[in-house]
Amino acid sequence: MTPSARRRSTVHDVARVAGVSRGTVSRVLNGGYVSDAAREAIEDAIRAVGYVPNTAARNLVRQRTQAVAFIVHEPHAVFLEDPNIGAIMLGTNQALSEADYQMVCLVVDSVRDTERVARYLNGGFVDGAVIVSARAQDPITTAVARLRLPVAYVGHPPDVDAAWVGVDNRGAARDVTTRLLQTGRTRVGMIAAALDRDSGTDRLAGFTDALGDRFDSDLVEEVPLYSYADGAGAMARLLARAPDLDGVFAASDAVAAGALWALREAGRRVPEDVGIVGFDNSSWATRTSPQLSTVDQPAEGLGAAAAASVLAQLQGDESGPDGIILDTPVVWRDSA
Amino acid sequence: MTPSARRRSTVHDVARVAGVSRGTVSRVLNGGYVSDAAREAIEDAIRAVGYVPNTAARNLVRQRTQAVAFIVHEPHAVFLEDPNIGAIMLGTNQALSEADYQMVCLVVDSVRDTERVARYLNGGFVDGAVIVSARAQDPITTAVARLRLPVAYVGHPPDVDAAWVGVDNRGAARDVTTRLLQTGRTRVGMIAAALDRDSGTDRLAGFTDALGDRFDSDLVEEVPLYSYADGAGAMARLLARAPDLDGVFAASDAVAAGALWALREAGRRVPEDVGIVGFDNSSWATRTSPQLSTVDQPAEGLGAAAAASVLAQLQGDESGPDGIILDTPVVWRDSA
DNA sequence: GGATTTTCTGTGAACGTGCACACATCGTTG
DNA sequence: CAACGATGTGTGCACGTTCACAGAAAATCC
Repeated sequence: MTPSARRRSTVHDVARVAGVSRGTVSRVLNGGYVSDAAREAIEDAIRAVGYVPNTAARNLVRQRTQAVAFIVHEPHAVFLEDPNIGAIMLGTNQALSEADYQMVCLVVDSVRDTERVARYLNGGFVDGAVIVSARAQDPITTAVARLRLPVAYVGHPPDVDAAWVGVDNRGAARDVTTRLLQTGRTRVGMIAAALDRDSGTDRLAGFTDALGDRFDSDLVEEVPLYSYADGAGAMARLLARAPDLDGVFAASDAVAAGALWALREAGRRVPEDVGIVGFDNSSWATRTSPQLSTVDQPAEGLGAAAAASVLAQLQGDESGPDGIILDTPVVWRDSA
Repeated sequence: MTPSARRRSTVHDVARVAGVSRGTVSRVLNGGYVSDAAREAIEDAIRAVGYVPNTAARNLVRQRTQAVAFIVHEPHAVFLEDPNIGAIMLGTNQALSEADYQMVCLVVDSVRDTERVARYLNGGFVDGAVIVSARAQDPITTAVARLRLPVAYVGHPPDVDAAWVGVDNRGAARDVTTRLLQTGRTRVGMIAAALDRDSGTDRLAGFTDALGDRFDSDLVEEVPLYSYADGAGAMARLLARAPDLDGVFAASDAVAAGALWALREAGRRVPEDVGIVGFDNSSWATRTSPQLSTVDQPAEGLGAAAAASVLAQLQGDESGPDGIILDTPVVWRDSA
């Protein structure tokens, strides 16, 4: 009953107890010819000594870890607010899980983190990576490229050529804006956000497409983040500048929720006075009143597709397409 | 210019190029006596061959990984909705980052995940773990205990004795309910949630404490999750059962936000007709109108404290207290 | 009944690193 | 000048596993 067991037990211990050699123990674990008698003795011995394989040693010789990194590189506030990231992560986790891979999520929140994560990737802890919202000149991107680590980006790829999955932000933005116009709105504005990223610029471009020659730059307000607070502030400024506004396309549901609050503060009724549409179909969309009309961005699907791409590369399948675009149906609810 | 480099370069390559032995290369990396000439030659060689230490090999011999797991075990919906988890995670990440440890987040979303994560921990990928919302009979808890892995739980500890950090849920619930009563409310109810967990039961106990002999079990509605949807449903049922209700303590801000929606649907004004308080002081609290009075749960602080505890254990410091309780000031806003 | 295949097992060599040890060279000291 | 400490370097072993190989025993075939 002495619970000593200072040292972890190894294959050697199992072999000694079972009265066989290391090789045979390895074979019962990894497959190969082994007699029933030996197998039974070894399985008993494994239980007896409480043996668990040391994965570091296994990885060292196998040159793979059965783990894939999920790297998220977002400013503090967005990470906490944006339910999309969590959904993408769960999608990735589930897809990897089914292939018996371990997802390892790494958060980059400072320059220090960036360098440490790059080191981590270099260190051979993972076989591949799914990267959300990468920056182009990132040490992480560099490390990934140099190591030729199988990778899939969620969102537009940076300069390096690599697999990626995304949605047609521009087309979806055009569609949803068009439907807003078709309901009779004549003064339609936009709250554009995150213009330092392709998703931000593409959504703005889609809005511009839809308006055509009716486009009025006075009706566009730009903010840095896909956040509730930025949405609320932008809406207030937009109303001050264009009181006759009767429609708004918000670059994300969080932004739309903030805008909704600002509209109510200003005494406007939604959708009677002003129609508003969002983007993402995140949990925000059904939590506001009225509920948001929005673009359904299949966040979990994005995560799963990225994982599938990495897994395919790990299988040595180079044939897959570089870019995968998922569908984004418009969900029509009450806000417009 | 041939970008071949099929194989990763090792210390041997560096040593060969620099014209020294492996040992000397190891010394310039890990410290020790080495001449200026040799150091310079080796540093040049490292750059020339693009050498990066193989961490798996290093871990194998050093028996540590400089990484700590952050394990989150939550049902799908809560994970996406609850900003607390993200905040705890960022707190942990920051504290570990400062000590040059890599945080590795593992998500448990299915039984399959549970077993794989237990294997991962067994495999020696990490030196310790911070665990959020563990279940008592969990294979993960078992694995952690058997491995004697340095660990800190966020929230009440399970049966095993181990370090943990948390808040005084009962005391805070009592405080916030008391202040609700002091503003003249006479029919105060509660939406209790997550009674399968200590945080859930403790908050209910605090509420009961505060009411004393004024407690009326008709005014308590129980729901499974700390979620917006559960809050909205519970509020509707509570109103149907007790139309004269004039105060509500919701077990979390998300629940309170849902309840707020249901109150508005029912035509009640907040705080005039009904006062409501939440718990967490998460981003929900400032996003509703009116903004929520609530208990400030220092989520990032919890994550940081848990990380600090694990780091202390890694330093061999066994003296730290088993349980750490952080302060939870009441934040008074407009909803009550 | 010998040749061949199938089944089973043990041994040695990796994987890439860190560390203890031995050894060599210097300058200093008594 | 012998003895010593400080500085610099190379070699062997260990970490715990997998895998290739060789060889033994059993089963199958012509």
